[in-house]
Amino acid sequence: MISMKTKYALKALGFLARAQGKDAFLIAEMAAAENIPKKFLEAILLTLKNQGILASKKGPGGGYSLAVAPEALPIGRVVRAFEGDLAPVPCLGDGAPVKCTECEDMATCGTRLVMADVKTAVTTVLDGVTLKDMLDRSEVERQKQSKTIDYTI
Amino acid sequence: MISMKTKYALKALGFLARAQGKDAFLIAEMAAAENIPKKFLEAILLTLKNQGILASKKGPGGGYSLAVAPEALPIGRVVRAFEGDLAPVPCLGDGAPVKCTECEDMATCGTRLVMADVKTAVTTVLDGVTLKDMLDRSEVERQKQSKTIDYTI
DNA sequence: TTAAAGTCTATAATTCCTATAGACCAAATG
DNA sequence: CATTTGGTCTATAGGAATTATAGACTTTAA
Repeated sequence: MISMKTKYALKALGFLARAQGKDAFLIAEMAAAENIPKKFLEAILLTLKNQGILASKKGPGGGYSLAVAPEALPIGRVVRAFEGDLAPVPCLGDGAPVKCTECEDMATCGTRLVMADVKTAVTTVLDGVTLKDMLDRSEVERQKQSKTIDYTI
Repeated sequence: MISMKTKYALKALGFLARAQGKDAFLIAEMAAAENIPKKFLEAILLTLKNQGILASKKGPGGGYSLAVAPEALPIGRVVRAFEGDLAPVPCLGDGAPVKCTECEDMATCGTRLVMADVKTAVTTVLDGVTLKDMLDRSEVERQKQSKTIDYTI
């Protein structure tokens, strides 16, 4: 299960990507628009900024904006900002592999071998979809939905 | 990240699959052999039994045994026993879909669309590998390792 | 210089995970 | 049929992570 932080982050990024008019948006605006607890969103946006995904400007007229174009931002990058490397087991982490406490031999561990495939599968999906792709797919579903409604009225 | 329960479960199942001689093994035996806290393992084995993966016999000479052949037991079934359906978001659960609290429209939610692909990717891997497959792969790695050692000595 | 707006630290409330204790129940065997 | 072996169930404790809030601090534009 992904965390609230990740889900809120994706909502907030979607908001920014869709509203490409203004150059910066207030935390309060985004919180209100997407129904996210303001103080919680604050921390989330800060993380996204530290990851280089968002840019911010302080002071009057300031706010947050995308630092990366929606078509250049893989969803995997956003998810990793909050869920860490997408390792199902510690020994499959991206940096120096951390042996599980209960594991005798990392190299031959069956669980590890299988979970390595899981990790590959997950990252392949998440790194293959950009923020723009996600919004487009959402839009397609919305079209389908309204079309269905047109027919049924 | 998968839980200790899942990892311990896979270790215990591997132990039973490898030791196909006796008909039943004691919790205490398995706990000792695989270095798992006995009381904790107790709860794990009970879950596996309730899932129909293990069978048990009480009383003297009793113990646990596999209720499913290793080649007929997908790892996904074991993981699901402890991690639940492998839904990255509640709205992708196997039963009646539970709408996320923060979600406005499930049908068009971009996060949900992407996570559906993730779920498919994960389940495809986990349901495509049996306990036997896992042990075989582990054995292959062990062979590789000993071969390497032979050369270096 | 003052008000706007992001940044940082601390902390509360809740939930989940890991693990242990102990009472209880079922079955085999003499 | 009683005793002993061994699985079953309930409760619970400790700790870590998650979700969220409060408030002080810093930067910057006008």
